[in-house]
Amino acid sequence: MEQIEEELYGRPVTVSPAVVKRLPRYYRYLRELIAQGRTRISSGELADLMNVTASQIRQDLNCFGGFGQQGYGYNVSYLFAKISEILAVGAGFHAVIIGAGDLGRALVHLSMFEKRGVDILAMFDTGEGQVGQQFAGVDVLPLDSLEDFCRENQVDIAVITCPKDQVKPIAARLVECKVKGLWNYMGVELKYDPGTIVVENVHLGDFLMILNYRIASRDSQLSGGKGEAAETDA
Amino acid sequence: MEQIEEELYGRPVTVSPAVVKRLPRYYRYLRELIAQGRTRISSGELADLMNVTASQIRQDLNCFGGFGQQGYGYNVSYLFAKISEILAVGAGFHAVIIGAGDLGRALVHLSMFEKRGVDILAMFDTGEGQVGQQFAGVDVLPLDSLEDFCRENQVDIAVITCPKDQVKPIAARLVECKVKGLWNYMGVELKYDPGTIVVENVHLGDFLMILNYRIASRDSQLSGGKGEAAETDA
DNA sequence: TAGATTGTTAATCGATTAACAATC
DNA sequence: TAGATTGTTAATCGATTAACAATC
Repeated sequence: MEQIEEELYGRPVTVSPAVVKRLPRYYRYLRELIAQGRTRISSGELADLMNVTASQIRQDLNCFGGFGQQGYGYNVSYLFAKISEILAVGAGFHAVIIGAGDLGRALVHLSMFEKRGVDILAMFDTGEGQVGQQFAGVDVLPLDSLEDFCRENQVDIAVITCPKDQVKPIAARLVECKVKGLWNYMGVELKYDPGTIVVENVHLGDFLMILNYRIASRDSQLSGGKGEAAETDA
Repeated sequence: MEQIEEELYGRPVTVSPAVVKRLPRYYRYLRELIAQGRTRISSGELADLMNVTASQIRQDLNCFGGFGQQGYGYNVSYLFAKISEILAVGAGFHAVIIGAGDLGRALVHLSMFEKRGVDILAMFDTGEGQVGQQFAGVDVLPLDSLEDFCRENQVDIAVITCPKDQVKPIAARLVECKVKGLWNYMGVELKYDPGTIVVENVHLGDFLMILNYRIASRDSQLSGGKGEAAETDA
């Protein structure tokens, strides 16, 4: 049943980036199905729901082993548990947010982190106005204390929302602190060897540009649309 | 020189999604090059800078026509102007933000919109506390007045940051208002026929999951990394 | 058992890279 | 002119889809 080419500590070594990018979407749809009380689903029905092919779903899932049963389909909770495990939802990662400005505060208030099993330990800022305050129950500490804090706490992820010109030096400090992953929002492209630290650069402005582009091309086509799917599941 | 298969009002009809997704990145790098005072660049040098192949750059740009010159390379400002035009930076689109909560406020404060030529006309909210306030110089109006406002103003883009359960009804209202594009942050997957309205769903939580996944696989591999590029340029 | 649906291999499609003739 | 570098075609690679035997 499990015909993975190579495996290391239960994880397949080679999963294509295209598949990895789709995993969170499976996670969301399965969570929703559970909320609706569904216990069983076939690749065909899930495919209809998600606007993809049944083939793709079966291929994707089989990168990680056989989660289904011939003639039956997939058990929704079991599959959800497996996907959650693959996405390390139960790993109990700890995060800090660098920057207690508008963006940092917005992120700390979103339920995103706790829903995905990531615990925000603290926010860091330099500003007089911010340090000492609390947002969504999280303390804002002085940036100076970052190294001490990382020595005393296991920090896995740092979310970077500080001003652009501080991104690179702070990233360097976080690497020193042996943080495992950076989630960078600040338009600068950080690059490190993935062996050292994993970096996820999110450029919100890029999405706006793509939306602009698509509106402009729709306007100019008006209306012989090619009927492309709306979802940009990046 | 311009050997585009099909063209409509100066815009190629078929540009692959893979290419479109890369355009904002070209935009960013070219802007940076201009800031540095560069006037000229070859596909080879730009490729080194951006960690892609020169072939890819030339292929991508040629989807829109020949912007370079043999033996010389590309004129940085000319290329930037062309990319900006393709991405409709000068189109003068007008946007509104639905929801004046943490996320809406964070977005209105980011320089993202004005940098890309998009003008935020107003924010909308239902809350007593928000309506009447101003953020980054933008007024918060009552959600009830949305239809009136859209009748009196050209609204091209609506950024959706309101609570999840209100996303679908509000989206339906925006479609009625003939808004051209929705930029939805709220974890619900909106889907409309692209002829009706263009939708860009951004699921911030998905990025966190992917980061989780990559940290977890790095941890389990420790350390025979496959040397994959860090950038996730969605 | 018969029907359903997976896991998996093979075929197709699209996107990336390499190569090179055109040309500045 | 010679050197450089594009535009563009052809080759390769990867990802998606189709098909079907295995099996619940």
